Amino acid sequence: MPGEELSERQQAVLDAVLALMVAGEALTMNAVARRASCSKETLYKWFGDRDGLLAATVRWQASKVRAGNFDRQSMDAGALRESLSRFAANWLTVISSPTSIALNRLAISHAGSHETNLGGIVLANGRLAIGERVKPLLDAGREAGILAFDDTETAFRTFIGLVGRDVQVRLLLGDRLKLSPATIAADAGRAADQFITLYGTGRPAPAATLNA
Amino acid sequence: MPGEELSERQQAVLDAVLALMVAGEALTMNAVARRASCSKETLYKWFGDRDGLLAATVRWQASKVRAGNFDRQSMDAGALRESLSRFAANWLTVISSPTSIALNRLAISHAGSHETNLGGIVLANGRLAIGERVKPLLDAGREAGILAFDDTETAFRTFIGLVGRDVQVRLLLGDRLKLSPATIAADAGRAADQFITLYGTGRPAPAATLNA
DNA sequence: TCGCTACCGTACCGTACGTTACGGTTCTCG
DNA sequence: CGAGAACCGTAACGTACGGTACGGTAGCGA
Repeated sequence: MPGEELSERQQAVLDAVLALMVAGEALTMNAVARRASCSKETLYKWFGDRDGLLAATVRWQASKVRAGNFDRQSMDAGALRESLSRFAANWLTVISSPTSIALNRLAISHAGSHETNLGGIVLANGRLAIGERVKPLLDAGREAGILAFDDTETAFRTFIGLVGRDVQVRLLLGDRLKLSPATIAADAGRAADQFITLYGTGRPAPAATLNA
Repeated sequence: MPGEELSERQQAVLDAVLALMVAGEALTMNAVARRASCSKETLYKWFGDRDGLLAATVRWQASKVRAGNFDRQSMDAGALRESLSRFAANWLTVISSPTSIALNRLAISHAGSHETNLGGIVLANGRLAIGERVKPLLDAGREAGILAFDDTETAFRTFIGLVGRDVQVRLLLGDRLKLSPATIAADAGRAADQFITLYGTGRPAPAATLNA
């Protein structure tokens, strides 16, 4: 299963599954076949069974999200804040997207009961993947003397908390939370400032920015 | 439906549903009837249909969680930190409990599709309820000159983020996250210290405490 | 004791859906 | 052009499960 290449047609089928998920419609094999204009026999031939189809869909979406690492450019306080803010805004945009919400709902509803652990895939490609990209940034900040912390993981988790707060859970539970680009940008900047206040070695950001 | 009193027997039935949820077994009407030693006919008579049963279960669990408000005692910096830390530890204990995880998974899997909004009930009794208890504490701290912020809601959400980080989502996705009482106590204290560093008016907590 | 109510246990019904089977069409390759 | 593969559309099968019906029993008031 892993390492398999997906043909264009197969990718189109998985996109159809994603479309169904986002639309909130039931993920039956009939619905997928109809939406993708393919036969059920083909679905079973390509993906084995329903769980295989859903797992392939989750992996397919995960493979599409890969986005830019930070460029280890000049590491001063301003660049650090900018990079943190950009990561935060990017992550907030992702977790508030209908696709991410639908995918996480699916993975959570399968967690525990099913043996095909969609939750593990989502965790590996969401939470862990962003960690692997942010932690080098934090380490670079520490090496540059801008940040001070003992454990990178702990610092990263604090950052995640400041950025996301309870947004993801509320969205998953159906809370009508409006995250406009402006709101996201403001929250990202606030989180970056708060993080630097907690872990920075220089003077903290002005209070006016914090208490907005 | 709301305002109805539950008989002892009915409460026992709902506890049986909770037991099934926590055990990860399927929530079929047959399974509930068997576990609760009652007839399906009775289930339908009492709760209308399956959604009514699940909604009653969520409400029943929510009614059991109500826990102590803070006592507006002497409001100095130490007492504030202690109260914040206690709230944080309490909340972490709740969201990491098997019952809470199972309940949130159920509510999330129903969000969007079903019209019986379990997510709304969970939100109202979880996220919003703790907010209504913590915010007066924050306001008291501000009135006492210990804290400084413009918007209580924003400050509260920062606190929530510092306490929970991504713990809840990871647990919902099936991450094997071990939250021992010692870990919870440490995380609660760290979150309280960080919050006071961000929003306190006095000198920040020593760096050694922050970077643990 | 008679009737009534509430409830248990079980059998039953209808539907939804995962899965399989099959006929028909298009494409590829020799 | 002929054979086979790949695939579409649809029909069919089996089961799981929500919901209903019904017989049997215990308690209770008259």
